Amino acid sequence: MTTRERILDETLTLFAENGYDGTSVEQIAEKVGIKAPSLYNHFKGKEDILNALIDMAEARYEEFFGSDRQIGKLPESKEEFIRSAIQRVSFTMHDPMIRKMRKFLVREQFRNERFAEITTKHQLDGVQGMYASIIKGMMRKGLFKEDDPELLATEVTFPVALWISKADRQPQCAQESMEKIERHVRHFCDVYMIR
Amino acid sequence: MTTRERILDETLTLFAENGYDGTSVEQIAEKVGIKAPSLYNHFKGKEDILNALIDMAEARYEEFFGSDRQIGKLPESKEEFIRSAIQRVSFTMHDPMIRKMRKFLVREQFRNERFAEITTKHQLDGVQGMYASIIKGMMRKGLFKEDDPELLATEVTFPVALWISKADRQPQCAQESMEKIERHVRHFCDVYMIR
DNA sequence: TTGACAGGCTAACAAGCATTAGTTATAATA
DNA sequence: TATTATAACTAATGCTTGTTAGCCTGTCAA
Repeated sequence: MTTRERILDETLTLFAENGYDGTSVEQIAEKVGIKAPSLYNHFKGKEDILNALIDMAEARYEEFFGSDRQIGKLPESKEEFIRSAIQRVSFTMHDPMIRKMRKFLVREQFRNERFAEITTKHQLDGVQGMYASIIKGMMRKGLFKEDDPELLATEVTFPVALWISKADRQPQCAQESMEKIERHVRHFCDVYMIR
Repeated sequence: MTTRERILDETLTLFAENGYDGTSVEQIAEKVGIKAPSLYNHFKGKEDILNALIDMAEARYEEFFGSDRQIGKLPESKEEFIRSAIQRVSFTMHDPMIRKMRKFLVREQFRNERFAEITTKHQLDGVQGMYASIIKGMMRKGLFKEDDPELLATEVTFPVALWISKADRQPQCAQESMEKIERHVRHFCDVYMIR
């Protein structure tokens, strides 16, 4: 791991925890194990680090949800759909890197239009588009009732996103959120899947 | 409007726009039309203003969603339910005071446990509890199919909350969000209401 | 061996910050 | 009328911040 990468990593942690304005370059340097002025060998300034991070966030989005989405194979039953969904949620909710990214984006979403856009992609569009594909595929196989896949995708993913954001700010609710999410997904399947 | 109230008002605007750490006492004073040290005749310090604001947010929550909720009279048909819901959403989305409060809370939600709690109440629990009551009442009247009112309330309110948060950070999407919300609410009624 | 350069360091600075002390003027109260 | 309280002001302080200048050391190519 290069110094530049370590700077980005530690900065993400700090920005997620205290925000951009609540973090000093000195704090960043200390976490990396160097002195503040040495940062300027790798970045033009504090804002340059911020921009590198938002570039990272955008790249990460493209990687996960870009052109041909990483759907894997389509679930072939209700139980399989539920299992894969829950597993995805659990991963997203607990993975440290993704968590930091989420908190970072939520904190800085109002900074400018680019931040706003990428936050929306991460929080709404990404998973929504992914589940629209999945549901459309499963409709073709006769597993879902005929309906608008885009709409159904929002119905299932948006409440999940909101529970995750709650768990982000109140970690003691994480388990409770997971249970609510599971109930929600089951209910969704009961209503919209066949049989 | 007393000076104290004007300070709180202008500070909320600034905190919503630039966050606590991104706002200086001098900026606040200038907006109010006084010099920075004069603020200290009304508050002990910057953090004291912040705490007064979060007190306001809590009071506002109690007022709107406290003990006996302000439901008004129950809708007596599908169209009435939709109309009242849309009207409520439109108001919440565009009212300047409520908007500022929302942005302020979203920005500062990670500051400490109290902020986190109040943010959850504003964003999730408030409307969810309100709609749970409404739906329960309408179930009793035979307007909704038998189901768990709490669960249905989340199904209808959570996606709305997420679209509103999108409109907050990307105001150019406000109208599009409203349309999505209306479609969502109609779909919800089609699925869960009788007839 | 020499030269260049990458990447760390110390010292320093100018600007911005929240806050305090002390002063003054206005308005209410005795 | 005299007194007191309120709420504005100016001046100043001490701290933190992001950033720059200049120096030193190790590594590698010429």
